[in-house]
Amino acid sequence: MDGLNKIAESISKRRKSLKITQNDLAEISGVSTRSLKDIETGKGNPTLIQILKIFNSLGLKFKITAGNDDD
Amino acid sequence: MDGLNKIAESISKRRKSLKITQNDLAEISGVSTRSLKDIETGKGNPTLIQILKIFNSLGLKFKITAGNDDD
DNA sequence: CAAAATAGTGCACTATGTTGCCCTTTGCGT
DNA sequence: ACGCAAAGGGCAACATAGTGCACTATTTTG
Repeated sequence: MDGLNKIAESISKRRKSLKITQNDLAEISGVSTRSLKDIETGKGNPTLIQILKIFNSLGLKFKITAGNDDD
Repeated sequence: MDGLNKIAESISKRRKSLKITQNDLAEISGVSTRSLKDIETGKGNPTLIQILKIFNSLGLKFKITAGNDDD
């Protein structure tokens, strides 16, 4: 699973677990439904801000780690 | 710290800890130095693929978590 | 099964991200 | 201080992400 699909799946699963539709999420996040559809199906190459808007709306967080554990 | 700066800083710190220059990283990752400069300074709105290329090159990983712990 | 709701897609257009070129600034080593 | 390497920034051309609309497909509900 590449990073794009990982994110796509996280969003889709989380949205469903919150029992809201793509249209709901679109309104809440400020991302168009059209773009949201592409993102959830792992298509295209969304910008970071789109992803962050959606993550914030869904209460998703991401954590960055290096091979070792600095920082 | 917003998500953009969080990513910017992670990349910059990690690159320096590997003792490589922006030009080095640009060549390795396939992202132009020009874009890399913007990304490391937290400017603009990079695409996910740009970020993933850089993360892969630097050995950075990200993990997504929800408020609760499903999935 | 039929209807309604939700999800996915094609297309055209607009907005903006990506890059190369070139110059300025900063930091480092001698 | 000087010279060089690395980092940062302005700009224009090009590439592509974002969006609305209309439509199809799929899932859910009665």
